[in-house]
Amino acid sequence: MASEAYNPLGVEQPIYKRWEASGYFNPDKLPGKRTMAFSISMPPPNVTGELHLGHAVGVSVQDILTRFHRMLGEKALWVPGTDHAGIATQIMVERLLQHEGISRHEIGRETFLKHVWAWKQKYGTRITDQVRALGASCDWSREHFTMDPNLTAAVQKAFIQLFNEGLIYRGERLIHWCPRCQTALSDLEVKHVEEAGHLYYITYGPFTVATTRPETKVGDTALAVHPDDARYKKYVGKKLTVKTTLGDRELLVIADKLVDPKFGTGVVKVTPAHDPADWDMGQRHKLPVLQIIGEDGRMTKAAGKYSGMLVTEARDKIVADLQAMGLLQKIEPHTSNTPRCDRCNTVLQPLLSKQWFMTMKPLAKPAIAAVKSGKIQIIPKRFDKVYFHWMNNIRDWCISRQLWWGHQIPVWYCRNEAEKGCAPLASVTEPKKCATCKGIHFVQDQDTLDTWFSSGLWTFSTLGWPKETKDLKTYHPTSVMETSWDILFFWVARMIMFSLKFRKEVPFKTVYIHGLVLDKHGKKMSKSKGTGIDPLPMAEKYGTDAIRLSLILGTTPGQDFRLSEEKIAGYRNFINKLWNIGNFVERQATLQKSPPPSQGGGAGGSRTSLADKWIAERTNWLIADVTRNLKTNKLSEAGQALYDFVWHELADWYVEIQKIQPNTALLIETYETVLKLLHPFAPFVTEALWAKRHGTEKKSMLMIQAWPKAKAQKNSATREFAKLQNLIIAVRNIRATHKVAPHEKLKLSIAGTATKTILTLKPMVDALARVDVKSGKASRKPDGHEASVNFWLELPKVSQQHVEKEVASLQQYIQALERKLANENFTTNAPAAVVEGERKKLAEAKAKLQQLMS
RNA sequence: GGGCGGAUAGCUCAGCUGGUUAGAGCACUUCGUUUACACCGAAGGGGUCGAGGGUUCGAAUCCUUCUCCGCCCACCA
Repeated sequence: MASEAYNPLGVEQPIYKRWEASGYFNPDKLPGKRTMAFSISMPPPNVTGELHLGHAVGVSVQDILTRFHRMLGEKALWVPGTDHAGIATQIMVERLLQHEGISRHEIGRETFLKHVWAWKQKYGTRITDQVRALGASCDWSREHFTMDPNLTAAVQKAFIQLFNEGLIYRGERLIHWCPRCQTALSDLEVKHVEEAGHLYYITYGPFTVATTRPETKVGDTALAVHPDDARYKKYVGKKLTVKTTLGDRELLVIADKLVDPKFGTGVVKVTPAHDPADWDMGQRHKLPVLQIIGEDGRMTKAAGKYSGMLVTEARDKIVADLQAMGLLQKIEPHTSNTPRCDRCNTVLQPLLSKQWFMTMKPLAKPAIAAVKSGKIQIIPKRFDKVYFHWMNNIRDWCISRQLWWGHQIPVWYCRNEAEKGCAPLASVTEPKKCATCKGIHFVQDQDTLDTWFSSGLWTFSTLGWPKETKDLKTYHPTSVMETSWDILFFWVARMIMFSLKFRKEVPFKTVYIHGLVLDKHGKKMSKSKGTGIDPLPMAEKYGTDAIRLSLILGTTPGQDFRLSEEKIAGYRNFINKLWNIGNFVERQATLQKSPPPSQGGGAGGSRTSLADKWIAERTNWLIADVTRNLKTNKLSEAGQALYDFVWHELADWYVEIQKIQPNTALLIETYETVLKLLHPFAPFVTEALWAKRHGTEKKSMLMIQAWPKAKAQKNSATREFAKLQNLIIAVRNIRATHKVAPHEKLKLSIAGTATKTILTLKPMVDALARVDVKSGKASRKPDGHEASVNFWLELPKVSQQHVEKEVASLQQYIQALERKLANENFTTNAPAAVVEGERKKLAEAKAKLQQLMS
């Protein structure tokens, strides 16, 4: 009777419910005495939409590790949560409202935030449901959201401390400004995109200046040359009057090493308000700053007749004006890096703005040391270099955002600030009295913090900080941080700095970096581009276990990989294989309980054969291998070993042997060990199969079973058994090439040192190779030699006839080819490649014939 | 401009600190329904491990140069 294939639908959800109801996701409720703690902080997914396969990789890795350590008998804690994701979420909600023709400015901050909270409610749940569907065994009783009251308290505490220590300061600087998002951004939120543009050569008094942004010309306050440039030395320090499209203007000529004499003409126009490099020069030479582009991306009043125009419009107009005035010499094509908003892709404007910054160098120093000393280990190691490079060149972090969605900056300004220059105060609530003017009226800073500020506290804020909770003591530093390399700086680096600052300890001991899941074309999956794949439909089709295996097996940490549906289907097949082994085992178990007469007394035969010793050795080896690899975070190799064992040893050999020489007790033992070892990888199917053996009682669930232990052993049976396997394979090979009917039993004679071993398993060899094996040499030379044994097969007459037939047809084929090649017409006129091909065919045919004749 | 990664069977990729005939899955060829499984079984074909040079008894693995892809960082107007 045929068994049904494994159908994950309807199996997975009830199992997840059982796990969750058991309370075992919470380490406090795990049975047994547990001393060692193992903890993972889940990188909180943004509440901006849906989970994609990239998240699924992370969840799979973390779940494998958590389940493994739980079964090892540790207090395994995996803390889940979601991230408010400031700017990303605000954009989504703005777009949503835009469809209804509403702008956030119309409805005001309070109402807008209500909309965002509603969004968060909807998508936050959706995402946690998706995490559940992936089988994540995280402790939902400890779930957090970055804007929960206690996490907000942590943010405020951290900010105020840094503020009071002088590490957070307010400054007017050139920052990246997104005209669409209407906010400042940090350096990391800028993507430099190489774009084709033009290089404009403009007459500037006695000079010619090359620029890519002629529109900033009206904001120029100086001209710069290299100090050693002989061509221009005489002008340095002089004020020149130059003709511009806004009339004559006086510009100072400065000398600065930043100028590359080889680029363009070696003269640079300096626009301190709208170019980072020019800003630095402006600071060095105390140049006036003329802001000619506003926060809305349009030209300001200072831009005279261009005021109100978009930057691109102003560029065209100024170029036209320059041309009309005869000041434009030439335009060359030129590619340069355009800064664009990481979130909305709008072209950014470098802008002078008053923002809050965090001093990073003092925080970076211990963070560098932590990785250098090995207190934090990054997997793969090569990311150390990237980390160090960024940390060593770290710049101050612009942490204020002109957004509504996020943690409002806990800074208060005295009403008299403008008149009396009162210093701002950092406080959760409105301060009682101004330190400078003793005034009592304050207004809170309207800006919010960069979303990564709160994420930076994540490992300890979710465990209760700033309170010294028991969780914090037990589970911090966490064991592993699992993430992808694209947020190494955004997040991982900042967590390390914050944890060392506020906790004086590292936030995690290991950073496990997974690769990005790429689409079919090898491109990064992206939610905003719509190339993200929703794992759920895939999981419904193939099962969550198959998805998880396809994301882990055959991948390497830090290495991006493509995912195809075929790969998922392949692992679905594997899961089904396991399912069917389960069917077989259950059947054998039933037979053992009530052995049918035909089976004699041997149905559950307990005699230990070489095959039994072999599978026991292999299982023991597997336990050791999987355990070692999981402990060293080599998930792919652990999983691969399991895959190979289950399919190619347990199923292909041991299960087949059971049909001849059963040892049901050992079969069950092996099978159950496999279920345990495979459980972290494929939790659903293994739990379902386990339930068939042990019921659905909470206490007997697979997820809390003890991890198998390996014993020290010699692999003697494995080596002996290999001889037998090789013999069987060799015989099958000969049968196949001689086209012996599958059912036809052949006589097999063997001789050699392994003969004895093989004969002890005579019934097995007979059945698996379809032969009648006996010891004894034949007079002719052996048909083959395999691992210390010569063997002779007596091929039946039919197959001899078959060979004769084949020989005859081959001979005809060879004759035909030879005739063709003897034909001069063919060899001279046909393409050389074709002739060559025919020659090759002939050689092959001859070789085959020779093989058959011998 | 600096740095990183990839290049292994037709395709997608494993291959740990150098060690016997370089692996897997899919695809392909032939055969097959016997006490689980056709989401299956058996047997097989297919690779000068990107190219050159070097170290070594021995290199896919270590060193070096080069080529082609991909990525990250960076104030070249």
